[in-house]
Amino acid sequence: MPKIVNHEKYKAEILSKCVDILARRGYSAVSMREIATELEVSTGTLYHYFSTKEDIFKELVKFVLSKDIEELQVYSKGEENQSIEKRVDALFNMVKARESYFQNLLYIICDVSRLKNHEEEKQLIAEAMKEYVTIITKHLGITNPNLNRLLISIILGTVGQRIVDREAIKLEEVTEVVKDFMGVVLANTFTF
Amino acid sequence: MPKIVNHEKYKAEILSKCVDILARRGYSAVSMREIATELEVSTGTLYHYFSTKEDIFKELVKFVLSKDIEELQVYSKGEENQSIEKRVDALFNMVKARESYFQNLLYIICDVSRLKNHEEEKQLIAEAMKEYVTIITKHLGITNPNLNRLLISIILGTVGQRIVDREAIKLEEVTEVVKDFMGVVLANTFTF
Amino acid sequence: MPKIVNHEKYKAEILSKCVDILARRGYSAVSMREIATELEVSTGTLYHYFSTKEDIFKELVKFVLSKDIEELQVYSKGEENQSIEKRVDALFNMVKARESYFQNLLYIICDVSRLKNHEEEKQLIAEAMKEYVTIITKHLGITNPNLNRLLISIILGTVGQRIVDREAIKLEEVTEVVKDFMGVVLANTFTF
Amino acid sequence: MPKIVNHEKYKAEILSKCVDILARRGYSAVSMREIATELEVSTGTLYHYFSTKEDIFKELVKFVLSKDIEELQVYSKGEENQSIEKRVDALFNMVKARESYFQNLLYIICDVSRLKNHEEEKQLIAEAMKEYVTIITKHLGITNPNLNRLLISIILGTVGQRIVDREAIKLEEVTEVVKDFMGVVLANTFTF
DNA sequence: CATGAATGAGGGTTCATTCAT
DNA sequence: AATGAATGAACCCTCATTCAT
Repeated sequence: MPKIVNHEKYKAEILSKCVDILARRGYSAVSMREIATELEVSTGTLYHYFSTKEDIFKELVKFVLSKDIEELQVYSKGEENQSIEKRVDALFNMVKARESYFQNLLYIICDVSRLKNHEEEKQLIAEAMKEYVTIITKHLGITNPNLNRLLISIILGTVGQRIVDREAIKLEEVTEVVKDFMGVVLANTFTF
Repeated sequence: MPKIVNHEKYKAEILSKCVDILARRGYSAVSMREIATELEVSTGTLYHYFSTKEDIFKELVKFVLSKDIEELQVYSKGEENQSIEKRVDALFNMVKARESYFQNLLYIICDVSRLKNHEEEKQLIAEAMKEYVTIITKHLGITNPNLNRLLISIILGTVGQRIVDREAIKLEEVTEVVKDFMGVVLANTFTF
Repeated sequence: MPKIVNHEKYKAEILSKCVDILARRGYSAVSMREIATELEVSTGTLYHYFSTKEDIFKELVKFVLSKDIEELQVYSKGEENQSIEKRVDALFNMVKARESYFQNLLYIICDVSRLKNHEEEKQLIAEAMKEYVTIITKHLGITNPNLNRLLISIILGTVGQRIVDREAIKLEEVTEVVKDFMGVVLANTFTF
Repeated sequence: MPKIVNHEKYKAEILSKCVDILARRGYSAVSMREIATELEVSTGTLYHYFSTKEDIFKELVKFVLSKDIEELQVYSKGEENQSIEKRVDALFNMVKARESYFQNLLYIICDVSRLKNHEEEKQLIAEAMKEYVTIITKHLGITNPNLNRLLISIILGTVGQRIVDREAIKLEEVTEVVKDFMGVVLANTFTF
């Protein structure tokens, strides 16, 4: 009998621990030794679970995206009967609580687009983005996809700006502007 | 001192050629050899003009930001008397024409935030962002900084999404939504 | 002690399965994992029967040499009354049928001579070579050791050439030349 | 201007120094660090001249084979009018003087046949063998290719045996047997 | 007895950087 | 100023081996 380890479970555990370090240090800049040290395992163990560094990253992309969307779906429950302002509030509260996830998403987008043979991962991210649109659509009750895409732009662009300067733009202020904007949207009949 | 002039000029020329390769490949992933090869010079020559790889990147950040803002300032001239729709159009036409610049900006933000001892560069980017706000303010004639920050979010977030999927979101559609929104903004008295 | 019998039996079974892979891939190039995979056991099992990789190889050398000589002795029986031509034929038929064994022998000679602390194995091979001489002596009825050594040279050199080019030299042609030569040897009184 | 180095010449110098170490230690067993240390250069320098370890080996095979044949051709001159005994003597004196070359040849045959994608090198060795036949043919004045192939078998098989046991078989004794044999060959009309 | 998870030294290779020319 | 040869630390990855189960 081997050492009793749930291979898949432990692999998932390693993967989840990799998210932060890979986002923070960057795919190219981080070394396997560095990851191993941070995870308090040997490089050999890392390679026991993942065949290459790229493999870690590719599995990590899948993992992050699926986990994100799961959690987003959870958050969007039980808000159906609220006013649009409340729902925008809830959306941006979620963004605020999960700001690092969205920043990691940006980091991952940059890393993926610089990886060779990354078409599969680009595809995954593209699909995840579509999921985000679906979730926001359901959550806000606004069906215009362009508008929901724009909301994702606002979220990504804002967390992106906040990477370099946390004081420059506040999620609360963005929330207020968006709420006002949504009020206008609902009060008028726009082309969108 | 003609030699120094040539030195500085040639250095700037090298720098400008570095922007694409560094953005495309990433600071950590690209090697000095690769840069030298792409520039058709020797590594020795590279080191004649820049003391380290990090030095190239840091000077490049300054160079890109200053050049961007220069060009942005040029673009914003002669639009003062146009309608808000026209001015939003002009803004997004500029974004469209310079999409790769804004994508590089995102890449640079990611690279900078992963560089050790990057406070100076973060600061530079933060200042550049403020410049962008100023330019947009002047260009659109809208003084609310939150709103202008939001526009930058929209621009960055949109080009970010377009990195992974050019079909997912179109700058033209974003332009339309923003124009509608700006029309409402000017027709009403919002808190912002 | 039936368990010990099984242990030794299984060990011998493993060893016999190792011959091909070790000869084919080479001692240094093959890994314990590779051997284990090919044998459809775990590395742990391999280490249960052999203490080190070198140990496998050393035992394998003994195993191959003893098995070879056993089989050679079997073959040389019942040929005593044949003509010299028939006996040379029989010898080379055996070589032909066991060509891969002789090629493995060459491989093993190369591997052994590159192993550190290989004196014991060199010694074993040297003794096996002497056994070959004895067997050939008995088989052909020619007692000149130099001549029999020469026959071994011919066999080894021929299978060696055939490693790189199976068409370059045929065992049948070698057999004919050797038969003619042996006819002359018996018809004359040479110094050897 | 760069450091003045004749790239090709220095590369050839490195290569020639590699022959012994690679033959002695074996392709798989020797490390680039070990080669570099023995050559008193850095690993970086090794990779400046050769793109991979395999590249060194492949170039080395070409180098050894071409150099061998060059030298063999030199040796075979000026022997045309000698008796067959004298010419066999000269042949085996050459073999004796260059025994390590022939042993290396055996090592290289083993290494090449264990390398993946080694068809080109096998081909080169096969061609070199044919050259050896041609040279021996010219040198001994015996045109039967089977006989000359057999001589190569004798040479290779003898130096092969001598790898494990220098006392087991002496080149002088082999020379005598071959001389007698050649006398027989010339005195009779054999089928070969 | 048998497994395969775990280790970290060492494999081939690339890197930023230095420096003789 | 410009080159590219040279360096050796550090890269990703594999290895023989150990050991808990």
